[in-house]
Amino acid sequence: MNKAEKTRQFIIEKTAPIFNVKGFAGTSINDMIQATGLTKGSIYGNFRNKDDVALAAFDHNLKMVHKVIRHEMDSKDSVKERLLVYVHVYNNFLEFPFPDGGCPILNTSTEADDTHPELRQKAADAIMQWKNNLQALIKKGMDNREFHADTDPEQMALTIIAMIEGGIMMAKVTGKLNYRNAVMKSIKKMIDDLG
Amino acid sequence: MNKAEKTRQFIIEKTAPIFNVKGFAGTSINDMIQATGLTKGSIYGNFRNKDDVALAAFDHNLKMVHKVIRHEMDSKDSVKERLLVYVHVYNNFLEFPFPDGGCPILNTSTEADDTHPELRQKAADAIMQWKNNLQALIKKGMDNREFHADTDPEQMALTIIAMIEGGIMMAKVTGKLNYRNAVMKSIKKMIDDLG
DNA sequence: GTATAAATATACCGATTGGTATATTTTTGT
DNA sequence: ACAAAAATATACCAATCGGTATATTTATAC
Repeated sequence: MNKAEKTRQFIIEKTAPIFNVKGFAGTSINDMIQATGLTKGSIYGNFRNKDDVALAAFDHNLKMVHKVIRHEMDSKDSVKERLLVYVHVYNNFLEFPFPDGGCPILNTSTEADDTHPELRQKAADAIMQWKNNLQALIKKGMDNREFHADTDPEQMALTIIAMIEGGIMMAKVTGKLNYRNAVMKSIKKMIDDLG
Repeated sequence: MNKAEKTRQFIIEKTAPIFNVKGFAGTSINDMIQATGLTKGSIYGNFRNKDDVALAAFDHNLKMVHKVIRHEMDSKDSVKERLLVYVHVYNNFLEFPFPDGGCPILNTSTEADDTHPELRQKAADAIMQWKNNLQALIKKGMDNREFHADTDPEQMALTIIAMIEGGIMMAKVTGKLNYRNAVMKSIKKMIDDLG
């Protein structure tokens, strides 16, 4: 890894929280200069433009989320226990190394529009990948007789994701953590009822 | 209603969709000038600043949503049918006069941060009010024996809202309407299981 | 140690930003 | 119809915006 690659990674790590808190439109190059202590020349020497930084920042934030979930799931044997990782992690959100500003998928999904098609596509891909992973996991639970055979894995996966994202949103804006916990409780019930 | 009040209302109606699509930071005064065909002098003659317009625009967008839901609920007798209005409305989102850009609560909740405390508070209040209304409705269904007595009305209300908002978010960014429909199906099942 | 390439800093650019001051037009009340 | 107030348009402001050009420093290869 040469010097520029190190600087590029440094810029990504320092700006990713800003982008996640303030959004793309609300994050200026000057914000990035302040966050990194570098100059415009350095930033533009490593990235084509602001969009380029934002895309890399999103990837970084998403990787942080994935790392948390994967770490918690890796020690679990049953599919049910793996699904319940979401309940545990989001009930104790502050204890895990999540990105500042909350869920990057949620933040980017609602901000990105036709002016930033690549950023929007990244958020969409993230959701679809998440749905596919959850769906496969639930199907595995059904295949190995852990879950009832009358579950629609895709519907369940989509519903879990919607509940998680909706719960995060409500808790974030109202400051009432119990709102998210109430939704997590419903997710737990849904998972328990799978089998 | 005098001339300024009419102009003020006109500005709100024309800018509300822009704010809901582009967000606060992404909406410039120039956007508002173009949307209204008026000039800065006219806008600043009616509003203190950009925040003031955004607050009024949010109120307008929220009123649009409330109008749709209230209109559909008013013809319903049972609590269950009233709850199922959400399923019906959000399954046929495009047939109802919702604001451009989707759900104002969702959009504002994820964008508003410490730099716009009033806007954030409006979104938070909207969620809490929605939760309280749903909770009261569910409790009413329990009181009149329509629903089981073992339901937690607050948890159910929060869960329904989370699912709706999460479903809207996913459908919006991925363009896959069936994602939202799948979540609505889960809401329907949840409501059906209430009694 | 040195020359060159790579990396980063600084200066500059035109455009846009939100807001204010002043000018002009429209409305209102008599 | 007219004067005054209200409403809106136009001109102006300093600051910021994202990006580019040029200068300087640092890293790399020999």
